[in-house]
Amino acid sequence: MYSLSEENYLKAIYHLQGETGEAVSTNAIADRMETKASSVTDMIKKLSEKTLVTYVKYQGVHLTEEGRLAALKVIRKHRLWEVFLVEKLQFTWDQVHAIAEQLEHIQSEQLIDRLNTFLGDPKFDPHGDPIPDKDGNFSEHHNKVLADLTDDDKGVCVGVKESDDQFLQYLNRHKIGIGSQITVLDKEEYDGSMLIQIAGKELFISGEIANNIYIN
Amino acid sequence: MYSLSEENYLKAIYHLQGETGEAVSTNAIADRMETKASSVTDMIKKLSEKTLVTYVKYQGVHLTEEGRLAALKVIRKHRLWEVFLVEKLQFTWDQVHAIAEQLEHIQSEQLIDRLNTFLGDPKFDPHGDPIPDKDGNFSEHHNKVLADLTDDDKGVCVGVKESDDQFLQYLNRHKIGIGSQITVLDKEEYDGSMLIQIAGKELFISGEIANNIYIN
DNA sequence: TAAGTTTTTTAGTCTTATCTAAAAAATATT
DNA sequence: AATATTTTTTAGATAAGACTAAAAAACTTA
Repeated sequence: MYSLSEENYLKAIYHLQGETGEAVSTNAIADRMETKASSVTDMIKKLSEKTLVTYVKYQGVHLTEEGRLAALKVIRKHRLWEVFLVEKLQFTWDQVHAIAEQLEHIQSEQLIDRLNTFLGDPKFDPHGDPIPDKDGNFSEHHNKVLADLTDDDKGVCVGVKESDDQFLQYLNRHKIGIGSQITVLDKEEYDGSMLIQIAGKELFISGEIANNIYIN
Repeated sequence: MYSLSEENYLKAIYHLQGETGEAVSTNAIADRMETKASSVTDMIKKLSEKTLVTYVKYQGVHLTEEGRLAALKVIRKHRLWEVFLVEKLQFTWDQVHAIAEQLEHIQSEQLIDRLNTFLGDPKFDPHGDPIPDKDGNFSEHHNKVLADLTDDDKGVCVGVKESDDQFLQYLNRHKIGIGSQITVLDKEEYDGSMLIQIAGKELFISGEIANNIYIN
């Protein structure tokens, strides 16, 4: 199949290109992967020869359908392993990313099929991100965030928009996780900050945080 | 830690050096790893600089204690993952080796600790090979084989000496697995071949096969 | 022990994926 | 529009790990 490095580039490009499929710049890829632009150019040429991306010099890259599906396979593996780590091995949601970054490169269709079955064919990972199925289709992503609620509204946390460790650890400390019931007590319309009720306690959060928590 | 390639060399040397810790030749390593002797020489020098092996030109290598422990860590991971694949994902014992070869290189102490707990701290892998603990200690290996039994003796299969796919698939076809009750009906002393009772049926096996099945 | 064979090492090359430094193209600024 | 700045690409180098071919050392065997 594809090399570890190729898979990582495909994944990065997938995440950067967004819903709309805009062109992804060399520098954007270099930043995300913590590598140099010249390395990115090299790899892009390689991916382009393998018809995983379309590439016009100085104009960035787009994933081809083949490339998109390859990226989704890696993402599927990553998210299934995250479910495994949290549900079966009792890791917390801020601990699983680094390990899943390794596990996502294990090559075996059968392994992933069986892991999927073992986990009960889950639709979302521990951060609430949707898990693509074998063919690269996935349930629609959540779109309502805590910031959309107003005074006295209630919601259940179903995921997070950003999932860097700092943020997840903050949520852990305040007992916010998937399934948590949240009530908005007092929202400050000026900056979106709000006082909420969570796990029996009151907590004041910034608008930025409220915007990163998906709610249903 | 160590690179994937280094880990594979350490594992190969460990398996080749046997109980006694004899010197392992360059060619033996090359054969086992399906690579060229010149590549082995290169890697040996590298491992030697890292004090994982002792090496004298033209005289083969020995693992140092540090190297032995590093090899055992990889073997521990390999065997724990094999247990996972068989017990949790319903793979058969001939299917797990190739996948475990990949999984054994995942780096995370915590992952292995938790996997070990999740699996109930198993002492043997699906082929009956002992699983080293965190510190590299393991239960004594089985030593009685089916070939040691004689007419009317009974035993339970607890492992296999060789575990190549062909052999394991042969055992699968004849419903021989760990825990199988075996009775020797008629042993031919000349070549060690024997007629046995297994899974309610009679089966004739060669002395070579009888010598590869561990019994308790 | 001298010749022949096998094993092991050396020397040099290749591939993958990086990097730095410099050149080229695109974009922004006055 | 000309100049300055940023982005991207090219050119050349490096490191890991493998390879081939040839040299060197170690062993067989007569």
